[in-house]
Amino acid sequence: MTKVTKDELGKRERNKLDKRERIRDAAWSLFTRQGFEATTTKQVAQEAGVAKGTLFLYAKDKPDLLFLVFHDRLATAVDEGFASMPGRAPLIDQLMHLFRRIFEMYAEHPEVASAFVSALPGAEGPNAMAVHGLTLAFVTRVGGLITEAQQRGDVSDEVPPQLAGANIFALYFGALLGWLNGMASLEVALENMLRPSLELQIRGFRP
Amino acid sequence: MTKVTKDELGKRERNKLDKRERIRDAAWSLFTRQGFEATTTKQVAQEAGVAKGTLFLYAKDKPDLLFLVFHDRLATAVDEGFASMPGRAPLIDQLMHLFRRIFEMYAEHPEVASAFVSALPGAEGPNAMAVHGLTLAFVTRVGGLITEAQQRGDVSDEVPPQLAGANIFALYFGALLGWLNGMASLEVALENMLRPSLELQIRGFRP
DNA sequence: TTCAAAAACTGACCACGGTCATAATCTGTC
DNA sequence: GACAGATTATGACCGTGGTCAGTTTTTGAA
Repeated sequence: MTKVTKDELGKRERNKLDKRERIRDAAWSLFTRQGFEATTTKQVAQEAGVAKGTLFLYAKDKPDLLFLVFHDRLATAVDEGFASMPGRAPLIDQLMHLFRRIFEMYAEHPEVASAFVSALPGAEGPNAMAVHGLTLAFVTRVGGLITEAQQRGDVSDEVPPQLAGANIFALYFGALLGWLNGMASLEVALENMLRPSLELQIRGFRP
Repeated sequence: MTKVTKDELGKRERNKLDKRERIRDAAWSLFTRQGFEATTTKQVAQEAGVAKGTLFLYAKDKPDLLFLVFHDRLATAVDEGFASMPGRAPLIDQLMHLFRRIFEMYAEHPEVASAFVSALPGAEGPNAMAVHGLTLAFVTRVGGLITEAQQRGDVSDEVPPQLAGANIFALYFGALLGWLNGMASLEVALENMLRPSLELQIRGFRP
């Protein structure tokens, strides 16, 4: 069984991937230039060089285009955040490092980010599912940080790592919503909202 | 300066209140019968006995109708929850009592509730603002519970009550989203998701 | 190469949410 | 009661998101 690389695919699969990319890039370009609401699906189709109906073969609806464009950006931010994370720093510093990287990604285009985050609850469609998968993996990885902290002796063994990961995610998501809708500055959101919130949660992790 | 009761109002104000109620009731009736998506604004207008344009004098857009119908229901659930709350019970029991009352309210019509909660982030319009006000008041009252627990000696004085209230709200909101979209049972959502989450947060409140 | 079945694409079409110029109604004043 | 000004109500109208019957492209088998 040989590894399948991009140019070994059949014409069908290659065309699909190409179109997917073109749609993603067209959507991103228009959303950042005009905003999400002001962009019509017709425009996205035109800029991507496909018919309007084709758009909805690659995204269930207009919000699903947001998930298409943010999936890779989010995945990259998360991966970079974990990759550059200090291994032996206190848990709060690790978390803040991670979330700072993610917040910075959103801060590049706050209006589009706000539309994305607001559309997340209850979203359906293939790209929404992909983002949901990212989220689950993320919560699991945060849970892994808790486990590591337990091995270091920084966190009590009584704390269930996955539950702790889920709580931390809920607090992060709350801070994210508050930030993007209230439009505070990045630093204020991180240091005055998210950090105290996480610190109060982590108090309960102490052995 | 006499207290202004309903029938002392001018004809204008009375008509406005009447229409508002008719719109609220028509929307609620249709949403519960057909679901939010399946209900058209035209139907709501007809059932309320107003023109379609009039609808949008009382709600900024279709989601804002959800906020119109849920505002009173939510306020009632919250008030009842606080009113019937055991005064000297442990904090976790007080919170669970409160949230149980709220979850039960949502459980009466889970589909409509799901649309409501999903529409909350980033919502605009007069009714959305009213619900937002409810939320702020709610967080403050939860903060008050923390203060009371501190006076009882159950919670450390180092815990900022308002921050604690905000954290608890974020965890509640996360559990609510997970419940309404994952469609677990009410009991599972309350006992297996929300309670452990709150308990893990409250660990950090101990003196 | 040929062909038939499957998969992907298309754009005319439609129902809906939301707007706005106009009409109707209310209010306080004389 | 009569009026002017202010507020509220109306529904024809419009642009949009989303659909789907019909068309084109790809595939693998013969």
